[in-house]
Amino acid sequence: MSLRHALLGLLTWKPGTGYELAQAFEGSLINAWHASHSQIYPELAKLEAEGLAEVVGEGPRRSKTYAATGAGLEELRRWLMETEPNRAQRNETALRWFLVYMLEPEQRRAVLEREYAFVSAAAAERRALAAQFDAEGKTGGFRPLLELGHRMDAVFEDWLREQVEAARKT
Amino acid sequence: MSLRHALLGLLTWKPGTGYELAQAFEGSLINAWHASHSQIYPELAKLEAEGLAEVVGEGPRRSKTYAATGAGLEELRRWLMETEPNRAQRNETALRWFLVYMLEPEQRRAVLEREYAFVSAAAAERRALAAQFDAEGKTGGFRPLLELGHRMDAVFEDWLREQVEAARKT
DNA sequence: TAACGCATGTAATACGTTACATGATTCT
DNA sequence: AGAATCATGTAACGTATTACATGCGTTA
Repeated sequence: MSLRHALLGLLTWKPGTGYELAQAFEGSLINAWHASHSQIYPELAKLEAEGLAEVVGEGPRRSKTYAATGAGLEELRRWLMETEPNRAQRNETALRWFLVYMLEPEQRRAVLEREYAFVSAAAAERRALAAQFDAEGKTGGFRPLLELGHRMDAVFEDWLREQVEAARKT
Repeated sequence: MSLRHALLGLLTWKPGTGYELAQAFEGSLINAWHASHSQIYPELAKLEAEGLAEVVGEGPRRSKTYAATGAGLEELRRWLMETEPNRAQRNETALRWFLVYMLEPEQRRAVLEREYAFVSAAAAERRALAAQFDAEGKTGGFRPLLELGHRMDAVFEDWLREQVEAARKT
């Protein structure tokens, strides 16, 4: 059950509303975790009931801003340090890249080109985010993850370019 | 619903039993898709009922070997070419690498070292698989995916080594 | 004032995991 | 003969998606 730890992590970093947490899963965390609001709101209520999160402010439109409590941070750290990671993944993009070899070269080229377009757009977005990050002088914390992202983007772009080229030649 | 396309893909590549398909999800496909036998057997029955897969042999222990039919391959290709990929991921490893910045440097170093050990073991396994692949002279098809795997392994190993080093210095 | 985005919630359905259950074959 | 592994299946439970539902606040 990682949803609660994802939420606790985000709330430890910075308090936020359920709505904002849902946006984080659509944005910078899209490659790590995803959940929709219908899952998030009940889970926040549970976290509060268990004392792992608390409401630290109420805003317009009856919005509630949650933050992780001390117990919440403790639980997050316990999870990170003491539990065995579940390495099994369900990554539709990876699955498609695997299955693309079931296609004829011409079809394969078309699919790979679409993938290349997606990946290079994502890479550009990530570079923009990094630039904004640096401009704001946010040095610590998540900067290393952006660096990892850049390197993965480069690997994906190179590899897809090569595969498109190979499919063209066949 | 990607499970069925994962199964169709594997069965297009090579006919197999439910048991063998489950093993594929534990092995070479662990980074792409995962499903347990209790999900696989009913889905194979559905695929057969819909004419997308068929039983091509029966072995000992009342095992049934399935293969994709023409309609199954067609459906797989349609899915690859015409449907919009769902890019949302749920990757516990990535989530943990994100959340590790919520730890104190000393704890962080310990967690990152465990991750490094895991990744370098996975990289070694992948190299062994590639060597075996090459020895058997399997040139086409999935060889490019192994190459992508090698490059990602290298990125992960380098990055984790750097992060361990950084956590040590802090 | 109408449209849009913010913000929260519940219900029905689909998908996935864990536990239960059984039996055949192979290896020691 | 007993243990391990192969092989298949179902049931109960937990998690995730999609659809339904409501209302506030801002901006054109």
